[in-house]
Parts: sequence; C-alpha cells; structure tokens
Amino acid sequence: MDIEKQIKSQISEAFTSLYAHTLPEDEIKLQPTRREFAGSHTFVTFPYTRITGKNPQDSAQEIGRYLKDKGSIVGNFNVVKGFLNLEVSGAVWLHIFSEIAEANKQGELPFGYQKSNGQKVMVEFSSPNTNKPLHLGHLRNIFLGYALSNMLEASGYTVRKVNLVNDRGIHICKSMIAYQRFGKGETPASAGIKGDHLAGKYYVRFDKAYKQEVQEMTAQGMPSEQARKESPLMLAAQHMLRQWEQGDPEVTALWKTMNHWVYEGFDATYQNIGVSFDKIYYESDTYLLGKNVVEEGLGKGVFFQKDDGSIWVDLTGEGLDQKLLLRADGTSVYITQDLGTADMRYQDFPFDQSVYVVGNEQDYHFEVLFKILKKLGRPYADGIYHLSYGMVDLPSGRMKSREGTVVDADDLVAEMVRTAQAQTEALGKIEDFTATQAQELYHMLGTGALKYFLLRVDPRKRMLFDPEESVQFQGNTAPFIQYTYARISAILRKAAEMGIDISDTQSFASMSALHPAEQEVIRLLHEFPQKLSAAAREYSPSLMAQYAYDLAKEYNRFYTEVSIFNEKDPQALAFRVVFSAQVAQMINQVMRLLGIQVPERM
RNA sequence: GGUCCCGUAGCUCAACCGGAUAGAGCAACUGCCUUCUAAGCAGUAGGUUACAGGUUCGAAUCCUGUCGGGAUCACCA
Repeated sequence: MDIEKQIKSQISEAFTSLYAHTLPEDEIKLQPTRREFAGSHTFVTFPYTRITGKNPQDSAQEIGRYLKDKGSIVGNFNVVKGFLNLEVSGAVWLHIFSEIAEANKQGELPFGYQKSNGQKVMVEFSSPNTNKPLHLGHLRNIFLGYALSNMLEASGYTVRKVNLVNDRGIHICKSMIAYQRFGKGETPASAGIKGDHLAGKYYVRFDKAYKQEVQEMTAQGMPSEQARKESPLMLAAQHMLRQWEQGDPEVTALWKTMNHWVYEGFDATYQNIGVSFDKIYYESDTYLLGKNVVEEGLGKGVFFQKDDGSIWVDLTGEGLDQKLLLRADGTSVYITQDLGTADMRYQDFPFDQSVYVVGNEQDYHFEVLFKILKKLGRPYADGIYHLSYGMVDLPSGRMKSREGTVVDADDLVAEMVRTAQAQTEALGKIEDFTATQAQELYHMLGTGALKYFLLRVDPRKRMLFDPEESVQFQGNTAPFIQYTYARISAILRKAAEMGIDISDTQSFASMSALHPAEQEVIRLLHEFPQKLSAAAREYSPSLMAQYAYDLAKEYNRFYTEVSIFNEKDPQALAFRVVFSAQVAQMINQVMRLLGIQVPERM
C-alpha cells in the first residue's frame, strides 16, 4: 500500500466532487509535514485558488474535510494558512508496518529492493595510476563508486564494477628509472613496505633527483625550461617509454615486476576497505585502441584532418572547441584511447547505462568524449554518465602530491581504526571481547566512520576533509548509526531470552495507540523504496546516507522516550520488539548499500 | 580572457528541482545514567542564505548584474 498514492487519488476525487474539476493524480504534490505541526503529509492549496474559487485556507478546510469524511486514510487534519496537514490514522500506519515486515519476511528481496529490470549498468571507479599508492581523493571515488553500484543493484540493475588501471606512461617510467638507479634490488619483502608504497617511494625519489638536476643545470646558466626538458633523468624516462612501447625485454620485465608489487598493494587496500571489482582493465591493453574509431570518424566526415596530418573534431557547433584526436605522427592522445575503450567496454558488456566515476577536473574531457560518441552515432551514447565528484580539500588547502600534502589511504584507514580503538577502550563496554572480536569492531567503526564521512556530502560538491572532525564518532556519523543498531541488537537478545516471538508480524491490528516517534519511524521505513530509487536515479549515495541518519536519529528518540520492557500489555511489548527488529534490519540494509558494516555490540 | 561549478550558523554539511518560522552535526552553555548500551536524549544560544535588482500569492532555490573562491580551456593522463 502506498499512502502517498492513495492520498493523491483522494485529493483528485475531492477536486472532482467539490469543484467539478479534473486534477490528475500525478500533478498533485505532497510534501512532508514540518515537525512542529501535527500530521505527516501536507498539501499546499495556494496554486489551486483559481480552481476552488476560494481563498487558500477555506480551500484547505474543504478538501481536508472531504478527505476525512470520505476517505479511509486521513484520520484528522489541520490547516495553517494554505497548508493542509493530513494526519494518517494509526491503524493505517500499523497496516503499513505489517506490510513492510511481511515483505522482509517472505520476499526473496528485502523491502524496497527491486526485482531485476533486465538492464545492465557498468560503473567504473577507482582507476588509479600504478606509480603511487591510493590517497584520500581515491577513497572518495572508490566509496562513491562502490555504494552507487550497490544502490543500482538493489534497484534492479545488473551491475558490473570495473576498474581501469593506468599502468603505463611516462609517470610509470619515472619510478622505474629511479628504481634502476637507486633501488639496489629492493623488494617489498626486503624493505618491509607495501608494493604500492615502494613504487611511490621511487616516484618521489625520481622527482627529487630530477629537481636537483634541473637546479644544477640552471645554476650553470641554462634556462630553466630547457633544463627541465634536457635533464638526463627526464630523457632517460622518455627513452624508457619508447623502449617499453617497442617491447624491450628488460624494460618489460621490470615493468611487470614493479606493477605486480603495486597490484598486490592495491589489492590489500581494496580488501581492507571492503570493496571489490568484477573486472579490471589495464591501460597497457587499451592504449592503442581508438585509432580505428578516429579513422571511422574521418571516413564519415565527422572528423577532419589538418595540413600537418593531425586529426581533429570540430565541436564549435556544440559550444566547445576543436579538439585533437590523433597527433601528426599518428600517435594517440588521452581521448583517442577513451573513444576506443568506450567501444570495447560496450562489446564486453552491452550496457544500458555506463557511469564513469571521475573527478570534476575532467568535466570538459567527458563532455567532449560524450559529444563525439554521439556524433559517431554510437547506440550507447545516451546511456553514459559522468559522475563528477568534487575534490577533497584539506584544511591546509588542496592536496598536492608534489608538495607532499596528500593523505595516504592506508595511513588514514589505520589512523581511523586506531581512534576507534581508543574511543572504544575508553568507554570500556566490550571488555569480554576476544582480541580478534575487538579488532574486527575497531575496523568496522574506523572504516565506517571514514566511509560515511566521505559519502554523506553531495558527491558533486567539493568538500573539506578535516582530520579532527572526521575522527568524531558523535552526531551525524557512522558510529552513531552503528550504535543504534547495537542498541537494538541488545533489545533483541533480551527479547529472545524472554521468548518473545519476532516472526509474528500480523497480530497488531487491534493495537490501539502508536507512540508518535513510532509513527515517525514507520513513515521513514515506508519511504525507503522512494529514497532508494531517487538515490540510484540521481547517482547520489549521500541521499542514502542522510536516510540512514534520519532513521537512526528518529529511532533513538523513540528509544529514550519509551521503555520497551516496562510495557505490561504483551501484545504492545511484542510489537515494540518486532518494530525495533525491523528498524535494525533496515539500518543494516541501508548501511550495507553504503558499504558499511554494522556491529551487534559496541 | 572563454566555458563550467560553487558562495547557507564560528566550523562541516542539509533543505525532497518555487512553499510554512532555512534544518542537522561539531564547538559553547543547561538538564537527564540504580531501568533495554549516555558513542544517547531534551533544551538554550547562534542566519539580511556573498551583494544588488527582477519574476509571483511565495525565492536559498528561477533570471540579470556585481564581488569572492575553484576547476578547465595541453599534441599530459
């Protein structure tokens, strides 16, 4: 039963009956009633005064009366100015609740999840370079992509999570060169460093040595621009890139070895933060793709060739510029590759939608890419979406890898887990836990807090990462939501001891009164399907995060106001237990969509 | 300079594509632990929604302009 729909249908009826006017249901808008007024749904009458021929208040009165007298949903109503606040009767809320509980019990899918809609969606996220470890910016990317994938899956899509690893190019050669020069055969095992960090170490090493070279050369009178180009180290890196492209055995071997280290490091990080991919693409396999697409476009007259032989696309008609697609020497640029990769993905997994989770500094690039694909008449072009997320700033400003102001992902996670441990130990509630159990909990809380912190902000917006604040476990945070779950778990444990049957979800029909906070929570539960579909449609995990918080907050209100086990009426007692169990289940589901686990005790 | 994004409480973020007295959390202050977990709850204080116009019953939201911040406009990825 969908309350909104029913109310709308009755409002429509009211218009027909009272004003002889046809008002289609889908034109009617309801909004949640503000907390300070009684009611749950509000209908705004201002726009309809012309139809009703009365002022907003009187119209609201009339419609409200009609709904109360003629319908079965609205138990009461009140009018404030032109706002008609509708109070849905307690019996209806109970009925709704039973339906939700039944759905959770019987359905193969949890309440609010959609059956397969037969559509496929590919989500690309993470997409790291193999010359340095993952950092905070990647984490926002990864958590967004992972949560989004879960949400789409719950909405009925078949999802394929992919990761396109940038494993070749000049930046990789830089760490390789530095390793050759200064590495002395070091390995992750011998150095006791994760492979990705080891590669990163040599990337930094290169940059340091390179800067020194440039400085020395400029000191001898060479202009700095020339020095940067002619530095032996830079020349060596460029030379190595050519060797790599020609398949030089020695270079290839080193490249494989170092990349392997890096993958091991990445895998450890992915596992530690609880994310996974269905398929990993490597740029070394795809970087040559796209040239045939360029040929094709040239043949179709969509692209054009300049005198020097380079190939371009003219997007001035679309309000953009001309864009280079292939250099005069026939080599690719970034977008060439992406054109080819787009085709390849589609062949690999014929999707209805494809989402690229990529930072907003690449807005222009994706705008160009999508316009070109459209011009080429690719059938999938309309289904592609760039989930453009904002940068993560630090209190000190933007993260700059060259200035060493990046926040390393592994360090950050470790720090969060440590803080969780300190806080938990200070509270002293889990002294009977084994060391393993405790460690699991710290990890759950630490990573949960971090994920939630990064996910609760609108993805499109630039956000600030304040280490002090991210480490907070009070208020609008994952630990608060996890805590609510743990609280309910305690209730359920006790209820089980008392032999209360949670599976009976039907026998509450005759219950008289619902606590207002209970009603509020049921309303939230009832809204879940809409929230989920909206969040998936708008590619916005932050909506889901907000929902989880609202639910936990509202339940906590109920929790402090109502003492469950003081209830004398066995039916009412059972109801509160079942009610709590449903809330716990919903919290668990929503958090799982966000990629966050939830503890039984904390 | 062109294009795009952003500007909301001291700080971090909301506000359901135009609705009521702009809401949460943090920080500050006040209460509440012998009861199912106080990582909680209730309350006080904090706002000219950058600024100026416009559109209308009604604007943080839409339009115009100004100011401020950011991204991008590479034959880098």
